[in-house]
Amino acid sequence: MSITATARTASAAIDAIERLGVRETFAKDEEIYGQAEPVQRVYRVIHGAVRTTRLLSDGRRQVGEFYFPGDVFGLETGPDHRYSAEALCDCEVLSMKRSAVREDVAAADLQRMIWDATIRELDRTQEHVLMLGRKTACERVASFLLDIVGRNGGAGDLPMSRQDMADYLGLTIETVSRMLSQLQSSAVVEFDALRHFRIRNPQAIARLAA
Amino acid sequence: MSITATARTASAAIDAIERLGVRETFAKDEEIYGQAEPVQRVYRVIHGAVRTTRLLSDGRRQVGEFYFPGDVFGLETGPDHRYSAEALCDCEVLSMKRSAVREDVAAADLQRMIWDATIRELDRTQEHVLMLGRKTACERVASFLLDIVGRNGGAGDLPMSRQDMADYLGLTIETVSRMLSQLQSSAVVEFDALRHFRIRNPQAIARLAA
DNA sequence: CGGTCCATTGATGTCATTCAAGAAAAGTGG
DNA sequence: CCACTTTTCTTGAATGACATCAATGGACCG
Repeated sequence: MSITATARTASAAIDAIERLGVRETFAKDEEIYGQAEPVQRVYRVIHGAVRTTRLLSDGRRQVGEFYFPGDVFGLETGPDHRYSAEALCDCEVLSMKRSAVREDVAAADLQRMIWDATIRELDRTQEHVLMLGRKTACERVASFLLDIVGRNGGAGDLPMSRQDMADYLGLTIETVSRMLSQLQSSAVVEFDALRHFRIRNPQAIARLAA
Repeated sequence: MSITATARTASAAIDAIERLGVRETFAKDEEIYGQAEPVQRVYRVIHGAVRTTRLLSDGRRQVGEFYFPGDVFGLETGPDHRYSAEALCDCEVLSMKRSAVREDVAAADLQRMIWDATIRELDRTQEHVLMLGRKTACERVASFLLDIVGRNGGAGDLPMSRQDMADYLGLTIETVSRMLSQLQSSAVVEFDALRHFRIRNPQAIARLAA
């Protein structure tokens, strides 16, 4: 499929989701949907950012994914959600009922969009598995920074806390902090604020991310 | 959707995949498809078992998933495979071209089957993330044994080597071996052969798997 | 029966965690 | 705008879980 055809399909689907969808705003840390709630809606980030998380009974937490403007989330598939979704900062999302997809004339485009988003989700989750299973702390942090920059058009903005990063990377906040300091002191990245960095040595960070 | 409707859809799709598909046999450790090869076919295990793996440049290996009779694999979505698939033991698989799906009269059933299998894959991969990110070695091994039993109708057969288990669980073979010994000595499971066990204390293993 | 491969077990090492303290940033109320 | 509190982040020291290194044991196969 050509790039233009993909773009056309995507924009048609976005038209449909905007026509059928509901805009909602969420305050920082507010729950968008909860673990074990039934799966009913599909969401798209308008602005702000979202995280999905899962808790073990003793409080250990795993962040499944972060979502930025344009990203679709809530695609899980069982009858119930396995992860909950929360606003990372004050944000706005568009959501529509899954059942509405079947009834709409643009259903084909929408279903195509949902399929594409699901595939993308699976790809990213498989990459996440590789990272958690076989990468060192330093490699995980480097991969993460590189991923953020790649998804954000080159900008190094971190809307999430160190705890969120740690729970995404399978590490503790102390280890994340140490690795960030280490990457900075070796001139791979540079932080000009707690949550804003830029890459100083693209080759080095690419090598670390493996 | 009711259980009977699901079963009917599934069997119609299985009919279609059997009509359109090609049976192939693979010897133990033979490659079914390779990392970075284009995604062209969908596969279903007839008998035997399959693993998907991904290699880092320095040889570290991550096993993505194990597939048993009835399971569908090769669902990755990008233009190219991110994981390779290999026969875990001598096995037989059925495969069909993705492009054939569009042309077949039973396409709706088939697409439904592919969708269901993709969702299942995503669920399992998210569970894998949680395990690798936040569970201890002992919990990982316990979760794995429980999963195997659950997928195999209660039988504790391990068609994979300790190395395969380790690369799935993000551990070393020594650690896997130690945890198995530990679970056995605490009477949680019992091995009567290297690759065959049974659960002696279901509550204990469920608690460990968290 | 002997070789090869795979799994287990022990001794030691290392990387990430935990515990603890302090510094920087963000929020709050005057 | 400035004290004050609270939260978040960083850094250091000690501990611990898993990895690595090394040797032995057991299964499979010709």
